[in-house]
Amino acid sequence: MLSNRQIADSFDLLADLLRLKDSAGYRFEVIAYQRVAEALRELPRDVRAIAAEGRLQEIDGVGKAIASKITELLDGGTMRLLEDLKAEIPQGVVDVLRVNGVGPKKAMLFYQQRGITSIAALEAAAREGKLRDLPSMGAKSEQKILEGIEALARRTTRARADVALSAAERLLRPLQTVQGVLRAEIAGSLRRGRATIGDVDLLIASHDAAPIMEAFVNHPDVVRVLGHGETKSSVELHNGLQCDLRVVPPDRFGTALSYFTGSQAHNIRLRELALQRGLSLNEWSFSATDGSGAEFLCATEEEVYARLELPYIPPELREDRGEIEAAQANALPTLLEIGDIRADLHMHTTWSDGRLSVREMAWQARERGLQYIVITDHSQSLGVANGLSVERLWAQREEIQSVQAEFGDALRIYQGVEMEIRADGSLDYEDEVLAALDVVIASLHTALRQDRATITARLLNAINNPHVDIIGHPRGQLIPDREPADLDMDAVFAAALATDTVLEINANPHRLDLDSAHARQALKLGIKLAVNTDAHSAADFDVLPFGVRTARRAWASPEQVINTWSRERFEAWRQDAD
DNA sequence: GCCGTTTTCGGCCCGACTGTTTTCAGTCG
Repeated sequence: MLSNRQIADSFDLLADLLRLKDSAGYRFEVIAYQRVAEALRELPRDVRAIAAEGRLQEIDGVGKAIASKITELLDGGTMRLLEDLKAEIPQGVVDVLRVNGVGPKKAMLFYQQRGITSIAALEAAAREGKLRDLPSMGAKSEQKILEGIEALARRTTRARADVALSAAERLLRPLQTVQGVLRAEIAGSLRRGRATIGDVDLLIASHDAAPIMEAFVNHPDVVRVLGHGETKSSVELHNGLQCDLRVVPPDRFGTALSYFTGSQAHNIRLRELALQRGLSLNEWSFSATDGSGAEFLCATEEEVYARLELPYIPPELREDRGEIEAAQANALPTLLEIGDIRADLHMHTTWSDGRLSVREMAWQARERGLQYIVITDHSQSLGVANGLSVERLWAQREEIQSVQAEFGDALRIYQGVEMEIRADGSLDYEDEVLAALDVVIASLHTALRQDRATITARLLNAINNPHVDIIGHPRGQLIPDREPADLDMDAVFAAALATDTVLEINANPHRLDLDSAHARQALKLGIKLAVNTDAHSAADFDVLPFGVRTARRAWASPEQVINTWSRERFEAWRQDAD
């Protein structure tokens, strides 16, 4: 059975093959296929289920033709058009497109003139100087191709958000001290709060770009300069990350930041709105399309949106997933903010695999302004993490009570547990033990590769237990190494809604689970979320912003996230749940 | 291919940088 991702891959391949066949002739089809591939990857529901309901065309960018291609794929595992194109153009030619600087024109040129059908063959040809005599090629282009192939080995998949963030901060720090720098911001998908980052985008306001560009391309983290222009430079870092910098005058910073933050789909929508108003929008300004030469500069993003008669749209929403329409209707959500978070409901101590004692964790929480916390060490069957036997659980309770006495009203400390959902689907403590705890988080840590029916039933069993309050990191993904478990999320959501079970957004950048797309779907259905750090150390408390950004991408308002609630409200909810 | 406060046909965002070119095509974001 094909997954959403596999179907998305098929459409991307289809787009690439059409690009190779005739890059100009099929350009709109290519865009349509790429759009739908992206939509499918972000889809919070199984495309199989949507197809079964006959609602494929409700997916953004899916019309009659693409719906029938999806059906073809689901029914037969293949698609006629794709098979025909694969017979026409060798797969290896598509691989060649992955080399930076090689597009469809060059890939086909190399294929037709030199018979190149793999990256290895391309490398050999470039080394032997067999490409330089081709039209519009030269020795320099050959060299660039070799560098591009070399970079391919360094380039991994997309970077985790925390990795990209620290790279961005390291790059920005010395640039901020260059004479004439007025503002320096991180833009791109990092600013939009995505869980993984393709490349790091930086934007600086200054009247004098040259010295900033110079400092940028000479930064010690840079291993290769990909481009070095007057207003834009691109570099590759030692860890394979690509980073782009643009420098603009301060009075144009708003249009530039908007453009550079994206997403591309959001930008296109903004530009279309501008055209409807007789304006052309680019990173420099709005300009009148009536030939009058009138130009409007924006120093801030608020001015950009205002000219389009829209309220400010927060970066996390800028994906063309309904935010433009919501803005037009003045119906943007009031998004969760970091300051709304009053509690952390998931953390570990030295009782299991945490680094700090209950007392030390409590201090850390208080220092960060939290009003209440739940200590949730691992349960007995998770031996590798020193999970708690029932006996130790009660011993821990005494310690929590004594620490609670020290803190008084300054911080309320609840005793919870992160309970294993065992491989056979059973829970790790008897019901009477669970009933005695303040909060029960149930999580999957083992046997994550079970088939869909088995692992879904396992999770449903936990959700349906009346003592289980929260499901921790529901899908079990690890970024970038481990795919989510094969869960029937429709069924998980239905059960969570029916039992008032909260789903976690685990804020650790290795997890960010639920992801924003599923979290949004959960919220739409009326399910509540908790944004937790799962802290195992003092430093782990600092992952909270990643979780908050993920929640914002899910359009979460503070009301929908239970750890924004007052202690009284939280306690009332907890007692209802028992 | 999709899609609709201009529309069911005829549009579909916009610019920077590079290399190989004497004015631009290809690639990228």
